Amino acid sequence: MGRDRRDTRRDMVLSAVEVLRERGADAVTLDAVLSRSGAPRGSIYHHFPGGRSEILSEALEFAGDAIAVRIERVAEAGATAALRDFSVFWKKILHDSDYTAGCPVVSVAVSNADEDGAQLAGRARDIFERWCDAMRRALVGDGLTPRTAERLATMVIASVEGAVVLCRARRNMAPLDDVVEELGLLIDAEKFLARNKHPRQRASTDKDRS
Amino acid sequence: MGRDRRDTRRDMVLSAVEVLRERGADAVTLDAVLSRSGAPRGSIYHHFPGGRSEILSEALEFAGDAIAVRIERVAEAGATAALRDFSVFWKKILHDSDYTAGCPVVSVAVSNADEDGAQLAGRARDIFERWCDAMRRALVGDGLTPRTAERLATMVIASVEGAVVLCRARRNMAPLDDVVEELGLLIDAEKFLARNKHPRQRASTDKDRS
DNA sequence: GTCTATACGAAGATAGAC
DNA sequence: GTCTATCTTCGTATAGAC
Repeated sequence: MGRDRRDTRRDMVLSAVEVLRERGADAVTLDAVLSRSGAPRGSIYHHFPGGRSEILSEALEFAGDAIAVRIERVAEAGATAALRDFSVFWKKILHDSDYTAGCPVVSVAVSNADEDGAQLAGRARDIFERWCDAMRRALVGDGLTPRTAERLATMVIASVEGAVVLCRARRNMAPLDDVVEELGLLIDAEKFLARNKHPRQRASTDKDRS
Repeated sequence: MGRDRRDTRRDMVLSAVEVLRERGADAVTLDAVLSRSGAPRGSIYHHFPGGRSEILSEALEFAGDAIAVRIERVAEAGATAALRDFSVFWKKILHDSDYTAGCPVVSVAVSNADEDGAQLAGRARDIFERWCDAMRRALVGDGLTPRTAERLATMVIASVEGAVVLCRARRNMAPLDDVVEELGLLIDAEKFLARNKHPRQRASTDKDRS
C-alpha cells in the first residue's frame, strides 16, 4: 500500500483513458492498454487484480475526477470563466488528438455493456452530476436562482458534450465555437431576466421530474 | 434487385439499430443481430455479402435517414415545432427503452474503430450535417440570419444529443426537459435580436473556422 | 515484478451439405 | 435460402518459471 506503484500502473490507467476517449469502452482491451503504455504483460494482474474491469473503472474515475476538479476550481471565478475553461479543455483534447478523441464519460455512458456495465454507468452518472453541480454553483454565484442555475448548468454540460461529439464527426471546432457563443448569450439572457425579476412563463411545468 | 427481400433482411437491420442504440457500435455483433431478429445464421452473408461491416453501415444509414426525414418534414412548421418534435422523438426512445437506448449516430461517432470505422465516421458526419441543415432552414424560416441560424441549429442538435446522453446516465428526462426549455428561451432571444437589428458584439471572431 | 505458455470463450468468416 | 461444421483471430484469464 505504499507508493512504490508509479510508472507502470499509472501509465496503464492513462493509456486506458486515451483508448476510452478515442475508441470507446469496448475498445479498452488489455492488449490496447499494454501496447499504448508499453507496460509488460505480466503486470496486468499484479497491478489490477480485477483485470480489465478494474482498469476500465479506474480510467473512468481518473478522467472524470480530473475534469470535475478543474471545473470546481475555476467555478469560483464565475460561470463565464468556467464555461470558457471547460471549452478550452475540450478544444485541447480535440486538437491534440486531431479530432480522434472525445469525452471518456460519454463513451462509457453510451456503451451500456452487460455485467459491470451497469456499475460503470452508475459512475458515469455520478461524474456528470458532479460536473453539473459545479457549474450550477458557478451560476448561482452569478446571481441566478437555484432552479434556473440547475437548468442552465445542465444545458452547459449537455451542449458542450454534444458539441464535442459533433466536432469529432466534422473534424473541426465549429460546433464547439457555436455552442459556446450561444451559451454566452444564454447566460447573459438568464442573468438579465434574474436581475429584472421577470418571472417569465416557462414552457414546462416541472412535471416529469425524478 | 427485386423486392423479395422483406422480413429477414429488414428485421436484421432494425435489430442492428437497436443494438447500436443500446450498446454502441462494437456491440453490434452478428450474434447480437441474429438473436434479436430471430434471423437464421445462414442468412447473414446471403443478405449482407459484406458481413458485419455492411449490417452496421446500413443500420447507421437507416436510423440517421429516418430522423433526418422527420426533421426535414416538421421543419416547415418552424423551428419551435421542429425542436419540440425532435425532443419528443428522443423522449420516446428513452422512455420505451427504460433509458437503455440513445442516439445510434452518437454511438458510431464516439467509437472510431480502425478500418471501416473511418468510413462510418464519415457517414455519421454527413447525417449530423443533414440534421443541422434541416434545423437551420427552419430557423431561417423564422427570420434569423443564415449565420445565426446555422450557429443556433448546431446548438440545438448538440445540446439535445448531449441531453440524451445525460438522460441515459441519470435515467430520467430532466436533462432533456432543461435543454428544451433553455433552447426555447434562446430561440426567442435570437428572434428578438434579429427583429431589433442589434448586431450585438460576438465573443468569437469567426476564426478557427474550417 | 515480469516473463512465457496455455486454456477458454467469443466473434467474424468460409465451405459444403441440405 | 438456410443449416452445420470449421478455421482463424482476438481477448481475458491463469499458472508457473525466472
